[in-house]
Amino acid sequence: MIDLKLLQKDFDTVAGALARKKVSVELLSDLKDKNETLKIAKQSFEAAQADQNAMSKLFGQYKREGKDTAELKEKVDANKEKLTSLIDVQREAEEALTKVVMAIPNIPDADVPDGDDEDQNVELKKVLTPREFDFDIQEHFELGDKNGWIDFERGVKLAHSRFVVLHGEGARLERALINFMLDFNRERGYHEVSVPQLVNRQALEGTGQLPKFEDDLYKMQDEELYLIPTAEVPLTNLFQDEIVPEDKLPVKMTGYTSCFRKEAGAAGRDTRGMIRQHQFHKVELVAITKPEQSEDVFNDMVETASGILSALDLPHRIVQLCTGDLGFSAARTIDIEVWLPGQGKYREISSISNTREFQARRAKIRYKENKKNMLVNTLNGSSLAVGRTIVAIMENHQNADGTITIPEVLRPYMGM
RNA sequence: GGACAGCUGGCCGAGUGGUCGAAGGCGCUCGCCUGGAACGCGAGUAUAGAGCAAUCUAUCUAGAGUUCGAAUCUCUAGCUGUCCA
Repeated sequence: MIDLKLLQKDFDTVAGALARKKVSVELLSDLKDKNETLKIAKQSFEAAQADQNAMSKLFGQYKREGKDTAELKEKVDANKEKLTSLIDVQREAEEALTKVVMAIPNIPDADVPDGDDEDQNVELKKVLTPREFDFDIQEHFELGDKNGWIDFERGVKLAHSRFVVLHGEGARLERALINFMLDFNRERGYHEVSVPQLVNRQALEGTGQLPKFEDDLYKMQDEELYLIPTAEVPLTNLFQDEIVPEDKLPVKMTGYTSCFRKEAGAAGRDTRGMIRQHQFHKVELVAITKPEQSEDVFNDMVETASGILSALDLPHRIVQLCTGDLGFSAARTIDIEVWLPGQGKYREISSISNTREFQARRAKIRYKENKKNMLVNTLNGSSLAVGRTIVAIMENHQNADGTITIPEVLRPYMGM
């Protein structure tokens, strides 16, 4: 959530910054009006409530003194009616404001490059050089088929399209990767956490998936519970509505979960293979920091994710997202894209974001500094998407005979 | 699954429907005492929001209700304990 006080105080700055995210000035000025309306509504309600409280107190005093309360009762009843209408006005103003403000994206950092879409993202650096193949390379789905690792048909049979089944060494590779990644992160100071994979509405609002992106979430039929689209949601919301002791910051966490996405806007994209699945596995990094710590932790998260790819001997590049490609909650995002020889392209395998105070304000995550409550910064990043890592390993480490060489670091995890 | 009991500030714990944001204790902070400490003594010590401020509003697990007025009464949910299946 953007800072309404700042909007009130310095409208032009906020409007200017959000123009880069294509948020119209009209919408923001409407929001400002709504905020003022709510403020006034609150003030009149609170004044009436104060009257009510005072009269009630007096009422008690009259009773004790044995005075007649009939006249006072009339006044108090009249005020009560006023009170109920005022609370309605306030509630309406509140709803109107919430509806608008919850759908406004975060303000990008000043140094985030302008751009309309991913084509204007900026490559920061490449790590490792893609290998030269002296044979005809295959895409992962061909290799998956040949090695009996990936079973697309039965994924469809069990659920529907964009679901797969892994077999044998393929399944073990998945498990090995999860363990390897968690250990890697833990050794770099990230506390391992295991969290629920169903969460309530409040959690999703806290991190910004709701109310705007309901269409991309799987929802339970009988309960107000959703399958998580990323572990960022439960991990970040662990601290929802809490004041984190200052000396605990930064909190650095890692966790493995399945992730579930309807991929509503992705019809027709990556239909072949297991690049884009409705259910996929991901090891996540989440950090809660003081504002002045978040830059360092952000960089550490990028290095951690990149370090995993290097350890797996997978060429990749680090890309800074432009304003147009930035997610709803992010102030800045760096994507890590892994080289897929089969596609001849770099493809996203990790996305690391600093949301600054955006999620903290929504989820009410604070810390105390000099007896004042301050909003934390929240950060999240994948380290990594497991399915895409399997794809990358298969394609990059394939051999002429169609077999796949398992990276050295994974072998102990595979019992090899 | 059923029955009962409970849920109060950082923690423990008291609380007859009005004078209760809440006694008392512990802890913590500051001061006195001391060569320094312990002990002792004194003062302070919840959170959020609005306001320049005085102050006001809300919060005793959560939500709804009764009432002029709810920590206290009613209902619903959650959690914790104990007992029974």
